[in-house]
Amino acid sequence: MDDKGRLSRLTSLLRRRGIVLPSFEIYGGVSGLVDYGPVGARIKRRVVNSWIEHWGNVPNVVEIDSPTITPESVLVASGHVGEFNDKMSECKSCGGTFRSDHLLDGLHENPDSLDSSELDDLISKMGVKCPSCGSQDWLGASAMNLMFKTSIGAMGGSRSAFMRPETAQGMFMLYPALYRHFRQRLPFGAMQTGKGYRNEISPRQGMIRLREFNMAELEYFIDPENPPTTDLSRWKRTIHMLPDPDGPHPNEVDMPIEEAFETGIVRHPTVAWFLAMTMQFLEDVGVEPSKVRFRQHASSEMAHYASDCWDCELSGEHGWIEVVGIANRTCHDLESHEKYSKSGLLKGWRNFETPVKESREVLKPEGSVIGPAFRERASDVSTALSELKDIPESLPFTLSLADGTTVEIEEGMVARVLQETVVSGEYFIPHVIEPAFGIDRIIWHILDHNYLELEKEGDEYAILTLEPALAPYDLAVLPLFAKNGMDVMARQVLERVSSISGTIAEIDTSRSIGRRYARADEIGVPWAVTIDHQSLDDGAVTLRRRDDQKQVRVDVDALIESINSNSLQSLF
RNA sequence: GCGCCUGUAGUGAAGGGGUUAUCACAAGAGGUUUCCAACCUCUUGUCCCGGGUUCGAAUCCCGGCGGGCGCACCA
Repeated sequence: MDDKGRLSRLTSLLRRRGIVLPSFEIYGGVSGLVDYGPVGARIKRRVVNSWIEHWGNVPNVVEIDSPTITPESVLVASGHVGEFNDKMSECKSCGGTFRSDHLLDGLHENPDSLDSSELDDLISKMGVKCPSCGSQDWLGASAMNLMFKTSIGAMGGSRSAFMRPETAQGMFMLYPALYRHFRQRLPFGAMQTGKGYRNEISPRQGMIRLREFNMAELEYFIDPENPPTTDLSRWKRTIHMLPDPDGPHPNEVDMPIEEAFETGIVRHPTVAWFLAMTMQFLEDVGVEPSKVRFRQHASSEMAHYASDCWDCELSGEHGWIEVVGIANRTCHDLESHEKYSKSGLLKGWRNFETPVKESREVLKPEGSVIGPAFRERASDVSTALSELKDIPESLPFTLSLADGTTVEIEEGMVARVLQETVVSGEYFIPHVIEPAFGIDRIIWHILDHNYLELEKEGDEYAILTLEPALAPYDLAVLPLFAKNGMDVMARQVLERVSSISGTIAEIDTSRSIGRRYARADEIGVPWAVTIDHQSLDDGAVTLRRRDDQKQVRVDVDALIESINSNSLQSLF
C-alpha cells in the first residue's frame, strides 16, 4: 500500500468519522486547536479513564482537580515566567529570529539576566552578526511569551495571571492538604488530568503540537533519603532505551527494566518503577511495543526544574514523538514555592531511627543585663549568642553580630549552662518524581498504530483495532433487515445491552449488512451483533468479532451475560 | 516569524474570466436482497475569508486565515 498517502488517508478518516477535526473551521480554523468529535471524544474519555485507573491502582495515589487559570506569582516561583520570557532578536535584513541571550553567549557571563534594552545595547556594542546572513542590523529584542496571559478581575486592579502551562503546579499548591490527607506519611502521589496551554510559535503536525492540549500528570512525593523501592522483576519485557550520551552508558540498549536499574542506566529506583509502569500503560491502551523507546535526557537539555529525565517516545507517521516525560524534579518546586510564598507547610518529617540526644554548653543571655546594656541591639546580641559555634573559654570576649558590628560580652551578661535536647527527627523537603503524559499525542499514536489498511476482495478496507476498553462503542447492533420485526428485536437487544453499566452500544439499520460491518470496523467497534429472521424464532443472534471477522451464533441471554462478565472473547 | 507549495460537497479529486461548476465515494428516503462497502430510483450538499482589477471573479492580483514541507522555535 502507498505509504506516503497513509497519513492523509488516516487524517481523512479522523475527520470524516468525527474523531479528530480542526476547531472553529467555519471561521477559518485556528492552528494548534482541534476538536474531538462524537466518536473521538468517547475514545479520549476512555483513554483518560484508563490512565486514572492505571495509576489509581497504586496505593497512596489520589486524584485532584485544580484551576487552569494560575496567578502570575505561582508561575514566577515555579520558574515558568522567567524561562518562558525568552527574548528574541530579529535580523532586519534576512528576517531570521534568534534568542537574544544565545547571540551573546560568551560575550556576557549571564546574558539570561539582561532586560530588553540591555540586550539591545550589548548586541550592538559587541557587533553581533546574524548567524544566518552575517549582517549586523537588528530589531529590538522582544519577549517571546509561550504562556497565554490573562487577568483575574474584570475591572482595574486585577491580578495578572496565565493559563497553566502544566497541571503539575496544582499538585504542588495542594501539597499541605495532601500531606494532611496522607497523615504526614510519605511517599504519596497526586494526579490530575486536564487542559494545559502553550502559545506555540508554530504548531505543526496535526494533533502533535497543540496550543491547548490534554495532559495527565502525577506528582509522586518521596523522602529522598528513603526512596521507595519496588519489585521490578514483574516486568519481563525488554525495553528499548537510549541512555544519556554524555553519561557512562552512552549506547542504546534493550533490556528489562530491572536490569537497566541494576546496571545503573536508570539511576533512581522510583524513576525505574515509573518507566515500567509507563510502558505497561502504553501496552494496555494498544500502543505497539516495538514502537516505544525511552530516551534519557543529556544534562544539557534538561528542563530548568529537572535533575534527571527520561522521555518516552513513540514512533508513528510523524517520526519519533515525545509522549511522556518522566522527571525527577527533586525538591525544586516545593523549595521554590516555600521561598516565594513564605509558607512553612511544604515539608515532610522523618524520624531518626533513634532519637539524638545532644548536650552542649551554651551561653544563655541574662536579659536583665543585656537589655539595658545594648538596648535596641539586645535581640541581635541574643541571636548571635545562640548561634555561637565555639563557646569562648573565658569572658569577656568580642561577639560578632549579624550586621557585621561587634560588641563586648562581659562577666554577668551571660550564664554558662549545659543544655540538653532530644532531637527525634528532622524536617526535609520532599523530592518529586513526575510522569507527565501528553494525552493527545498518545491518542494519535493509538490511532496510528491501530489503523490497518487491508484488502478485502480487491477493495481497500480500513479497520481500527482499538483495545475494546477504548472503543467508541462496545457493540454495534445490526438488524439484518430493518423490517419484519428484526428492527424491533434489534432495539430490544440494544436496550438490554445499553442498560449494562458502562456499556455503550449503537444501532445501525441503513444499507447492506457488509457496509454496516465496515462502518463499525472503521471506528474500532470490537463487536457486532446481527439479528436475522431466525433470531425471531430461536432468540439467538450472530456475534461478529472485528479483528478476524469470525462469527458465532449465540443466545441473546448468553450474550448479555457475557457482556456483563466482560467475557465475549470466550464465546469463540 | 521567514521561504517555497497549497485551499473546490462529509471525504478524495477534476476543471476554470461568461447560462445552472464536474466526477467518484460517503450520507438521507424508498425498493431489492437471508451475513461482509452489491444493485436500482430519488434526494441533500461545494469553489476558505476580505479587498482589488473587470461589464462579469470560483478562476487573475493583494492581504488575511488554514494546511504541507524547509529554516528558526518547541521549558
